Amino acid sequence: MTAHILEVAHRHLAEQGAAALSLRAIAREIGMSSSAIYRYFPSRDELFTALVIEAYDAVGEVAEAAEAATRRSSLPTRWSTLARAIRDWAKAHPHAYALVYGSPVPGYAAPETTVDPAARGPLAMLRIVADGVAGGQIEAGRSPKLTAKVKADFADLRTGAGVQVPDAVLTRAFQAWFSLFGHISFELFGHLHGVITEGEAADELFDVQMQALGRLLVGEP
Amino acid sequence: MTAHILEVAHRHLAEQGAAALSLRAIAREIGMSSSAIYRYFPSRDELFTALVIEAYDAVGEVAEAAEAATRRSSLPTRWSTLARAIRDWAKAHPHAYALVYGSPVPGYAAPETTVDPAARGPLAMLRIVADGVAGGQIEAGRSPKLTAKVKADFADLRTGAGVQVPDAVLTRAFQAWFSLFGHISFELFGHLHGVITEGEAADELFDVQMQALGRLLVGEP
DNA sequence: TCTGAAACGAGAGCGCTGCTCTCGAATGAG
DNA sequence: CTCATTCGAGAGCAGCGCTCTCGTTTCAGA
Repeated sequence: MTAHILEVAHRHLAEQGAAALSLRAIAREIGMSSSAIYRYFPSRDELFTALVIEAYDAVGEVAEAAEAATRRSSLPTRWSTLARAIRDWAKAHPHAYALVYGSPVPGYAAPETTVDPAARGPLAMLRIVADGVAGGQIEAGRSPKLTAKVKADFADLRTGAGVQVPDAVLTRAFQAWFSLFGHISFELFGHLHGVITEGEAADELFDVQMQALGRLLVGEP
Repeated sequence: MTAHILEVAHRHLAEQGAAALSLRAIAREIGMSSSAIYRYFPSRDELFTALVIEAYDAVGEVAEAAEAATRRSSLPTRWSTLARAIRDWAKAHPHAYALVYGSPVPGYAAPETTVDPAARGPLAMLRIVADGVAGGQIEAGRSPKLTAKVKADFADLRTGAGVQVPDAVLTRAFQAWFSLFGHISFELFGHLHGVITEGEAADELFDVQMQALGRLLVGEP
């Protein structure tokens, strides 16, 4: 039953977006009274949480698959493949993407159970970068002047993720990650409307940008 | 009266976010019946549009001020100042930022009247880049392999914005712009929670990233 | 100064929402 | 076979966007 509800909710999310998600509408479609659905989800927010985890897991799976499938490739290729995979997922599931990477629902605080699924994507990316460092494909390059606080956060991140990546490379990894999601968000949320033609032009611009970020990651000019 | 409604709506947006915006609540606070408010805004979406334009104008103004105040500075400094100004505005008005740069409200299509205010920020940024090109601070560097479609979009953008910027530089400008808003969105939407400590560490990481993007813009390694 | 149209506000009401409470029916372990 | 637990339905509350009607206010032109 819970699975059935989730399935209908998933479809409603895909079709109309998170804001239009209604427990009553889901109950109606299932053929159940609106009050009965509260046996399975104590509140609308609980349903949200389930869908948020589902979305994080979906994008995490896509990222992990891209990471695993490119183990023998060069780092820029691995990065571009990962980025392209995430973008493809986002374009295929825009409302799910907006649910997790768009504006947070006011009054809704994502519980602790979402952090592990949320970390899968970034971790896959960090593994690619760490492999590049270990394999000598990445040169540290100029190291930014970081203060103790940022260095401490970076150190925690390194131990938490279990990767060996120098500060300079980690900084560039953040850069690439931010740029990737900034790009996808701008595309999906319509900020490129009237500027970059959707379709081939948008695809090509994305690829060019990801290639540039790949060069940035390895430390090439 | 319209101004009064807008003022209350603005405060409600700032306090509770766009999703919680209620015409009835606004009417209640003003001391007016819920139906009377429809004399001034024919629908909730119209109110949204007004607030969207207000937000775009606010960030545009901040960007233009940063651009105008740094006319005699180096390009990396101008870029960092602009970026910092936009981030400061976003942190001061998170719900307004989320309204325009977060997930679009499903079923709501921003009308044509929003495109001019929306363009103010990007245009200020492009003017800075164009000044850098004209002043010789920016070297074109390696030119990416762009296809005809992207080149055409870039050409339209150049004429529309009235700036002379080569394709290679325009590509890097997109990169910087995406990274800037990706960074701000990740910060504001909580995706850096548990990774980068809020406050000084987050501020420093942002500055370091913007400096790197400044070097990217001018074409330095 | 009077008149009539336009502008304005209030109230009732429709259908929708999340959520709670109560009560009856099904279920299944002892 | 019994009885506690689980499940579902219905009514109801307060909120929402929005519409319709009707009385009041305002004010320009005759």
